[in-house]
Amino acid sequence: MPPTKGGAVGRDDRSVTGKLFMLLSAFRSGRAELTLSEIAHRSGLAMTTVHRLVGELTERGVLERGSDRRYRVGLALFEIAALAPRGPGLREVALPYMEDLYEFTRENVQLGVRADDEVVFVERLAGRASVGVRTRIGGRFPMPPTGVGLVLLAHAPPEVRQRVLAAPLHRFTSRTLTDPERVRRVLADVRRDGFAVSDRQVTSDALSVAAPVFDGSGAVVAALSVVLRFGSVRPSSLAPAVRMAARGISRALTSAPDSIGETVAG
Amino acid sequence: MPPTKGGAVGRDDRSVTGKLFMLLSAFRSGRAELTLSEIAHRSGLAMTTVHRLVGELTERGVLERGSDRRYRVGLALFEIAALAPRGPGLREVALPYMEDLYEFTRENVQLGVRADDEVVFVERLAGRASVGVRTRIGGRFPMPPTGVGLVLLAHAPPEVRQRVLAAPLHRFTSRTLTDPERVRRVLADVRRDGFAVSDRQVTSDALSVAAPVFDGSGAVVAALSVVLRFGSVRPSSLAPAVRMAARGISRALTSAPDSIGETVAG
DNA sequence: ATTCCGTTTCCGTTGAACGGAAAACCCGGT
DNA sequence: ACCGGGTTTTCCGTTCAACGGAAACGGAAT
Repeated sequence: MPPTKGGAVGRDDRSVTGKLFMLLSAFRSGRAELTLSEIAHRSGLAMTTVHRLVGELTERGVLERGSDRRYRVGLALFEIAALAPRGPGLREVALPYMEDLYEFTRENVQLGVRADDEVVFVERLAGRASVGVRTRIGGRFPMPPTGVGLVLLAHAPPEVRQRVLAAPLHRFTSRTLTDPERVRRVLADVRRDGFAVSDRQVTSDALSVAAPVFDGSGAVVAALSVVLRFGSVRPSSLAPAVRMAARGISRALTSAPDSIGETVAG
Repeated sequence: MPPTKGGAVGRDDRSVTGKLFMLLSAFRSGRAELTLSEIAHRSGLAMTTVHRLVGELTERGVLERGSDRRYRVGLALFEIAALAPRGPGLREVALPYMEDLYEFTRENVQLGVRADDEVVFVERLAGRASVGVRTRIGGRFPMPPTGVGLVLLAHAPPEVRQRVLAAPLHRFTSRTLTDPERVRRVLADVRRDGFAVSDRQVTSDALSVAAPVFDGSGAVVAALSVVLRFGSVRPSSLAPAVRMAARGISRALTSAPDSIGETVAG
């Protein structure tokens, strides 16, 4: 079997597993509460099929039905997902260090891992005073324009870097790097310096400083970043703090029971 | 159909949905990383069936396979679960207030909701100095002995209270209340006072102070608590702070877009 | 070399899943 | 109150995905 094409939903809608996945994925884009027919429409499944599956999922608490009779993702899914080593598992050991960093900087502190060719944000601490960010926990984002993404991409397997840089790079602001060669040079710097800076590449008022998190085997399994308003401080002055916090997480991971390490490629 | 029996897994293992649910639930008890045959054994499904389903789930990222070839819960599940209004959704709006409470007390701050007849913990902030707790994010716990549980139970529908108090109450410590009538009186106090105190009922060195979180319609949708070492402070002196933080969350919920409210029964 | 345990492939059988059709329901409009 | 659009739910005959026993495969330990 060829490796799954990065992030794309398989067109295999024949198996029930596939259908369930499509069904649940309907909640990804847009609103968190959907009617039955909205689910059917977004998932591309037949009404009766959705009706049946949704009924069963609701019985099990994977979906819940509110007083408005709309469906939403239920707690049962949350309970199972809480066991994901690269999700909540990672978050668990990282949180104290993220708090330290947060209290030191009073800015958004983010933790992300790589999934396919994108970043998935696993945790974010944000005070009321922090600059607004476009990211959401559990949400995906392209790697090149973000701080965590740059770190993850810099340490990703070559074929991932290849794919990402071969695809057109989405421009978010006038400063977003869209030339693969420029990005490649930035990635080399990231590897050399041990941290990454993304300067107003996602929004024109924010920039982030990120550092790699290693597991016991020395592989980069996550990245930690601070997002701050442009102009508030010199980015590189924050690098030591971010690196130190990331190092703390790495150390904690080394002694953690469950491996967080890289997934074996498809 | 009668309301789903509290927390029990449906005996309906005929549908694929049910099998998938059982399969994933195998990760609940014990280790986070399982071999194929462990999954088969714990889920009670046939090897070949598990093999097929696990293969498909892995392709989709719902499960991941580590370098040790063991399976673990993957990020795809985390991504979808992140959309649960009563899980991460609730957490999102609650976090700033929880942080305030944490900085004020420097102790474990917990947020929980009711699922069936138990508490599910949705978030926990714990500093390195905080007293150890038996709870885990995404984990379940009986309601009566915990602070958040008492609050949730006190404001739960009568039939839930009935069921919970009819069942034998698990004794954790010598101080755990096991007499339904005593608990009933405590619950009345909780409703009257607007907060609950659980004094060394789970572990003999910790106690917790909890307060209810309301949604826009005035229903109790969650509970917030602080867990502290016994003897460090007088419990009731913390009540105002906990109540205030809970009130802050309630206010924020009222203006939140997605309803967190109670699930429609059955 | 042999055993043991976990994993994977093969394949004939069968019932769960499917989805069209139609009924029931829910609301807002008139 | 009645109608009309949308949504939800039930019904049921067809079919193909799911199933699982059996057997082959892999690799680590003895």
